[in-house]
Amino acid sequence: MLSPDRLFGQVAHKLAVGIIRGVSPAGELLPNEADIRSEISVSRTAYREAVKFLTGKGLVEARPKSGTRVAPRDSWNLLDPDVLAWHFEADPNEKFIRDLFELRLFVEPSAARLAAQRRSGDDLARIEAAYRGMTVNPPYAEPTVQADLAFHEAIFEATRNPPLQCLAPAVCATIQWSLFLKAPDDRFFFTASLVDHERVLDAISQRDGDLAAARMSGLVIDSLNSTLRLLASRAPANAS
Amino acid sequence: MLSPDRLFGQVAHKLAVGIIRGVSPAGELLPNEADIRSEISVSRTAYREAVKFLTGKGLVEARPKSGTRVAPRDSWNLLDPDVLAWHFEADPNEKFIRDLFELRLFVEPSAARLAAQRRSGDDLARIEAAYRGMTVNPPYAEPTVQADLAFHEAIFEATRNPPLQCLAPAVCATIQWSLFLKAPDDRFFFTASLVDHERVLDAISQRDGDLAAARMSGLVIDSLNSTLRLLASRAPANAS
DNA sequence: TGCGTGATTAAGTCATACTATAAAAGGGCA
DNA sequence: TGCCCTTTTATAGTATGACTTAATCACGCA
Repeated sequence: MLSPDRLFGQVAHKLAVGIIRGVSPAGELLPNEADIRSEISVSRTAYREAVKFLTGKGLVEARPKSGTRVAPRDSWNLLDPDVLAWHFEADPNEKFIRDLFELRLFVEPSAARLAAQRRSGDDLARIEAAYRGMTVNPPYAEPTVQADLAFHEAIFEATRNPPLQCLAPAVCATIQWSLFLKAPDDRFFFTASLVDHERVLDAISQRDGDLAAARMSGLVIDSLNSTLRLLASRAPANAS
Repeated sequence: MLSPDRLFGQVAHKLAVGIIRGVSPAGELLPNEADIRSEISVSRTAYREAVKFLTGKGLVEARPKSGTRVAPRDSWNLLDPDVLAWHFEADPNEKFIRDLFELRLFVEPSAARLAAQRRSGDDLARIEAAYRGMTVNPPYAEPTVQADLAFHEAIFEATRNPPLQCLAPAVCATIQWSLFLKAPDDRFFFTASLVDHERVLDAISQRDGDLAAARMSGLVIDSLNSTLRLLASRAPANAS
């Protein structure tokens, strides 16, 4: 992820959150260089490096004379870990969460299938260790969340498919978000989720690809439902 | 994509290709700033902006004193359009193509299903126009390739799921690569592919999600098989 | 032998000057 | 009057040199 201590990183962060929030007008222009710099009083170098960093993620595009523009949203790298983190911070809207869950639902079962077919002993050990990490720590505590993320990430690693593994950050971000929303006293869901995880682990351990995929589907759907329930209880109405 | 004319872009391109080729040692260090700059005689500014650009894509990570390192491969943004393009140029190995096709096989049928369910009239018109573009131009000609890419991209757009749409570049890159490999006289496959596309279009037009998914699966599998055949005929042996 | 401290070195930051480019304004020609 | 070409001008791009910050390593002290 991004080193948060470097100055250019702070500038990039600030700009990015603004862009994602839609402060800088949605599809087009961006306040000019000098103005922004004077606002946050930072050298030109730092500002420009921040812009280049964001350019690399597709958030902005700069052209001489015409200025630095906010790129159209569909050229943003929404699967980039930093971009996802910035979204968390800026714009936690329900549609985005649903979209991410939809993606999970397409990808993660297939990933689990591959993991079941291709896993090494080490892979299995890592997945199992993560699962145990979820059981020995209190529900929704930080180590538990980390173990949950590690569980899913380890499955992606076991697929031995690097491009596919690039989706792991998106999945993890989704999980992190949904866990963050949950009330810490939602014990019922936690237990159910634990069972879901154990069943996936079991299928992968048996090298049963189809079973792993099916169980992972179940896990994702359960997680989606409970997250939607929480969202509904927070901000009622306008359910599509 | 990346403006290729700017100096920092050229530097970034050069560095990236080297990194992907594995010239700069795989997991760790990278020649220091001054050395590289003297080699290609470019100002510090341009070099540093190039590095920041690559940092945004996860290819490198720089820390004071310890130097700028090539990031471990699993933090690379392999789904980024630029990174994919650089891979084409640097390292067209079979494993990577297979991995990308695998990803397509997981994602594109689901995308086709959503597209069938959610498409607007405009969406359908765009997909249909792209299909016609494939029929009226000569096989494997540039306009035909562009139409093919537009076909798949339009389907992703019709899903109305931005994170999912981020996978479109990866799919397009895969297609572009496989079409590039094909001998221009491979008429048989082209006709078959055209039929596959037409069937997908038809299913989406009917709003039949399951059918669209199934037919898209068929399309991807056909494309994969023909691509693997070509790869085998080019560089025999070591098939896993 | 072990640990803290300072020297070393590479990246990070700043300030300033100059260049290149593209968009818009202005002037000349048909 | 209308169009094209040139000039202006604003903005990002590039260059350079000085200075700051922060890891790493080695030295020296306990």
